Amino acid sequence: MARSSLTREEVLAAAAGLVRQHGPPALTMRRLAAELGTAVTSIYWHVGNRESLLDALVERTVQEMGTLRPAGRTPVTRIVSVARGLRRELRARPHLIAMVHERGLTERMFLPAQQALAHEVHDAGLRGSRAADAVRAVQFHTVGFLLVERNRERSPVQSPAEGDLWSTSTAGGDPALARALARPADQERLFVTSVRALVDGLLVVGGPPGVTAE
Amino acid sequence: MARSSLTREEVLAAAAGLVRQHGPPALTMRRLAAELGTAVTSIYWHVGNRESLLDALVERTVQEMGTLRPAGRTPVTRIVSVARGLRRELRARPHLIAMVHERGLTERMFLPAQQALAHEVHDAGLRGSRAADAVRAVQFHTVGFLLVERNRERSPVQSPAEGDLWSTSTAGGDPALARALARPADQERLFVTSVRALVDGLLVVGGPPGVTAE
DNA sequence: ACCTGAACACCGTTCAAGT
DNA sequence: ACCTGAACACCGTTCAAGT
Repeated sequence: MARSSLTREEVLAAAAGLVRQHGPPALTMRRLAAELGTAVTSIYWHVGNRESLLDALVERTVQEMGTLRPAGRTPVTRIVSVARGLRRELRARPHLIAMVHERGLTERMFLPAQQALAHEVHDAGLRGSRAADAVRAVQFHTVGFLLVERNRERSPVQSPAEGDLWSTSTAGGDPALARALARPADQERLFVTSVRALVDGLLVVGGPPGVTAE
Repeated sequence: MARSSLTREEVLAAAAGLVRQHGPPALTMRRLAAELGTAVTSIYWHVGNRESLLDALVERTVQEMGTLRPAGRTPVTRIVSVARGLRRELRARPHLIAMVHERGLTERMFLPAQQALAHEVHDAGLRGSRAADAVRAVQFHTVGFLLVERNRERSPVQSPAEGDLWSTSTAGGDPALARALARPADQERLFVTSVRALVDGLLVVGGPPGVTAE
């Protein structure tokens, strides 16, 4: 079946569709060609190869992500809101984060949020390298949390499972702690709690004990 | 070349060697067979298939990792020392973390550290679900940090690079912050700083503002 | 400028056949 | 119980040839 004219846009759209519906592993050049009704080699003319096709796909999705607007009155709440916003955006694109991670583009993905964070951290009174540390700490925590979270969702059953381990109460004689660790975590609440604690720690006047401010 | 007797141990050892020397992508069934001087199909008899071969490999490497001993006087330093210890162990096995992540076994990998953390958090005075939150927050932060860090090391050049972006001083009018963000981060220092800030925030009496303790 | 089929060098896995 | 080669159904990519 001959096509009138295949465009790069069509290729990218079809590729995005495959990823959305069947996940990244479903995106093979041959399957994509079948989807488009063209020869496999036509795709190469338009997008180079699989590597750059994925690059383009990731870049496009990252640009789709809206700008992050801080909300709230205090510096802590505003910073936490940026982190939550980023988490929301990424969770809305479940395959993106793994693809971005595999392609080493987490920095790229985080840039919009980084700018917002830099502004907020400055408003909170941090300057210079301490401000940069704070920005990066929140960035690493957020992206890292998302990676672990995604991982956990993909394969929820572990061996030995957390539950098995903690039911035998090795939690320093705290049965409530053992029970809590045996239960699955409420990710959203844990995220907010941990980001808030992190930001609290970062914004302490004079810095955390033992760390010299610049 | 006929072999006297191929064992499961030999297969695992050769597989580990391939991963160590040439990275996980080099571990193909055919290459492994060539390395061992056997037919590809012999491997299947001993380890099932590629999936379970990787499982066994990960499990073995995780068990190799030593137990983590907390060091230091205060709860904060002891908790930070566990996180640092885990980071050190994992960085000594550069391919492990990616493999573990891909296989959804990050929980498994973190179990030894989790027990140590539970003990320390209890000693620091946290109880029940707040203690569980603290354990998990440190766990997520550490593993997440490592994932992002590995990712960054694998592909250090980003587009647009952090440097390019921040050289144009959009950092809320803080040139020192802009410069600091343009420079590459000192990962070890950033890790210690962020973990310490996080633990500080988690251990605050009464919990962080706005969060109700159980 | 754009599309094509054939071909190359890989994969993981199955299966019937050997000893 | 253990090993083998042949075969199947996939990959990404290149290349000469078409229009």
